[in-house]
Amino acid sequence: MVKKPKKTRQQLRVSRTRQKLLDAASNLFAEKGLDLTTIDDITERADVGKGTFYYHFKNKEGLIKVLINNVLGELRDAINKKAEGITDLSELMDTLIGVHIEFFSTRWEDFVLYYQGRADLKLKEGYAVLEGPFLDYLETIETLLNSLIKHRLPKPVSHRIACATAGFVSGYYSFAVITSEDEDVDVTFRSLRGALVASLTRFISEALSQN
Amino acid sequence: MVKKPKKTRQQLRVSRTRQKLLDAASNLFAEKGLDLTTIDDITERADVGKGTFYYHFKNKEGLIKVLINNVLGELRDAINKKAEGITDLSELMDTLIGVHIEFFSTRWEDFVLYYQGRADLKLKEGYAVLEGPFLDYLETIETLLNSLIKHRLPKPVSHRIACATAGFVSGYYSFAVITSEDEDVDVTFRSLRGALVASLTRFISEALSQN
DNA sequence: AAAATAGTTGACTATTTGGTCAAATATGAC
DNA sequence: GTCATATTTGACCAAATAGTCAACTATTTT
Repeated sequence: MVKKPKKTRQQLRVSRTRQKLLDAASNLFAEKGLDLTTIDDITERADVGKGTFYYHFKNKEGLIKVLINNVLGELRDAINKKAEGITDLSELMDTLIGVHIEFFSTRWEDFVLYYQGRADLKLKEGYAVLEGPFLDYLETIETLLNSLIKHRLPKPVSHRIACATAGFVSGYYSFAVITSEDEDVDVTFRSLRGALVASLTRFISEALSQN
Repeated sequence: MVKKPKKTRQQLRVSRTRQKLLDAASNLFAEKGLDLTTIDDITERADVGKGTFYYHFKNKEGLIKVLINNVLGELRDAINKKAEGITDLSELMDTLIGVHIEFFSTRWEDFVLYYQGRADLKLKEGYAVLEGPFLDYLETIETLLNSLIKHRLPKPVSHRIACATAGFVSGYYSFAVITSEDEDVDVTFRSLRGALVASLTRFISEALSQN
């Protein structure tokens, strides 16, 4: 959590208003999705005038950009922090998966944003603003992988491994939640985690031997 | 492909019109997403009057229901066909994954629909009509699993395995496509497939031994 | 070919939505 | 306190949208 203590009263007020808008939007996105949430929805729930929204953000996409950057930024930080000093490939994969689970297990809205953001990436006319943060996030994983592999992996391969890691975690997590209680997901995940790690590690080894 | 040869001229005309609407919608959904596609968009691309849409479907959700039922129905059929007669667990997992890849590799629009539909399932106010078909689809996978396991798996466990299978496939597939060319995805997937199968098989074995 | 039926059309209405802006309010500087 | 500046407000506008419907066309029935 990054909390800069604002000095003046005005700065406090403005950052409170801004945060109210971000929180309201985040909740609404988890309820109705990015597209079906309107500016009016957001300002009404945040309990501010409509004009205020446009004082703080250019439009809905601008607000989404801020949210996605916050979430993926925090996720990147969490990954880097937990992965520091790891030298074993298996351990790294396990850590990566663990961080994702921990991170999202208490932040449902953020997971929805993450998942919906990814869904959007596949559209020809999606929110253009999402692509950058997601690529940065994938690059974080790539960098970690490369840092502990002697023979540098070809760029496309490390890219794919990063994709696979992120994709598997969210893929399973997302499907699981529609069929079981939230707390249950974590338990299930633990028993699958070892298998996942083995699978990804094997994939990387094969990729290495092929190059 | 289910093609019932319609008799009369009128029946031909009406099914052609209906198909034009379904195709137009399917393409638009892949371009702009379910939510941002309007009825006007659909009728314009299908080159039919607006009233025609409402003659064939109750509203957008009605059309989505038809599309999702078609896709998941075909996918279920493909799964059942390919999995027939398989008695080995590993082989079943490999087949399941293979069917998904084959199925979606030539049908980009359908994959977007599948993926977006899943994304929607996580919303509190999504398209209610999606849940049924997706649960049926998961149940198909569950049934196959149970049919070749001696000691019946507890319901929640087989549910999770079905989720994991579907989630992993789409999770990886979806993330991969934003970073590489379409054809490339299949190649990458092949090299990951063995690892995936091993991972899921191991997960099932562990689940069995725990119960 | 006349009548009945099935299917199609696009102008129309009511509503919703994104975005603007002049006025109002709160805050900080003096 | 007074003034300048920063923030907030909600009425307002133009555009977009879902859904309706009476008129129209194609097809089948008689």
